[in-house]
Amino acid sequence: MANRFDTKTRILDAAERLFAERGFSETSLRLITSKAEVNLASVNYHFGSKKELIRAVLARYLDVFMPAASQAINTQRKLEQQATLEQIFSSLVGPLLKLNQLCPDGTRTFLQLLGRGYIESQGHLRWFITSHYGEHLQTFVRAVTESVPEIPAADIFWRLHFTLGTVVFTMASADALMEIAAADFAEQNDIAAVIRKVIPYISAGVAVSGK
Amino acid sequence: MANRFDTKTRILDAAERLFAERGFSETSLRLITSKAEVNLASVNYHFGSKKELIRAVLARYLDVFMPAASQAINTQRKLEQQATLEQIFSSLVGPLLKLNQLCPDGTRTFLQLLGRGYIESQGHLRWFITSHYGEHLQTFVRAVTESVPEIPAADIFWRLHFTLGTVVFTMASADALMEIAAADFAEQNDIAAVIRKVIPYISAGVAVSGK
DNA sequence: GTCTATAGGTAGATAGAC
DNA sequence: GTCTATCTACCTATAGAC
Repeated sequence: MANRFDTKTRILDAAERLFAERGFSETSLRLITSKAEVNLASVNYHFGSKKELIRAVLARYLDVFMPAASQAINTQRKLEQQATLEQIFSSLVGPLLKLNQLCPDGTRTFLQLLGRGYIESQGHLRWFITSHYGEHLQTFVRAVTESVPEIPAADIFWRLHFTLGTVVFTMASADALMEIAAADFAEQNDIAAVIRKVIPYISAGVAVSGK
Repeated sequence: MANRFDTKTRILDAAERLFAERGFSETSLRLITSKAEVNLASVNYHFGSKKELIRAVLARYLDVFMPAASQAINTQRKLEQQATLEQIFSSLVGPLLKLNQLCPDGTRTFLQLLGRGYIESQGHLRWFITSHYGEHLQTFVRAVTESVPEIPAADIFWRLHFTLGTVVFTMASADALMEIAAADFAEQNDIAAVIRKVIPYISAGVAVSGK
């Protein structure tokens, strides 16, 4: 088990799990390296700093998800003359769930990391994401705009940010929420179930008429 | 009314601003006491520990907001036989905006603190909030449940947490969002305007039929 | 109540042997 | 590339003078 993967990968695997569970600032390099069973100094040798390790963890997912997501949206576009909002949001579910092949629990890990990334770290990660994956993000915004042409661009801007907040906060607290739902409502949910619950919510919110 | 130059109040004022901006774990007692221009040791003298300071910061807002919110909901209830979701959410706007009298930017600060409290600190603050203000929360949940009786309780649970995420994230990024809206769409918004935009969004999401 | 001084711990990062 | 050992910085918390 010890040398099953190279050190760099072992660090990434341990770090993403701990970052997703506990957040970035609550996860020390000592904790990461002890879980990964590698030496403390190897993080700085392979990644330079903790900040760059965080970016590397996110990039490993974004590099897979972002192209897959914009491709799924473009495929959707060719099938339907006018895709509904639910169809657009739903077309992201495939690329999201495919992340489970990258890593066990990959979907949940990725979304939690994304949430932490937007909330923690004074916007550094926000900038990293929009600057490195801006083209894919635009594909998405354009598809949404076309699907609800009656909504003014300014309202779409606001509502997509409301949506980002919904998803990001939900994913950051997903573990706690699933636990409460299990205790209070005897519901056994996984991350796919939570995604299925949130899609009607955000679709209705973005499409609602009137101020 | 507490003395503005009282050490305890100075600590609370500095702490809430920094906690809201940077998060709890990213804010050291040294930073708080230097901004408050008080001695480092005074935090432990007045509050015992950092953890209790965090609770005190939140409590100062919750003690004002929670009773005002549940009273507003009960007043609403007497006026309307069956309040709509938009009416229920709108009845919270008054109590929320009144927090600006407590402190400049009180509304935004409170909502940011609430978001941090739910995401950081491994559920300690979540427990604190639900155990100390559970009765007021129940008033709210009950009003929502009655206004959409066709929605199962478990779905209401999920959708109210989606809503919490929407509001909290939006408030956390409110400055950046209002700036972008001004530049890109020539819109001049304040916090009250953002709240008016978010109410239709969350109302539609909570009320949407179907899974 | 407020201060100085410091204890006692943990963080990220690095030098240098191997 | 990997290790040990260590540096520097910062953290929360407290003891004790005033």
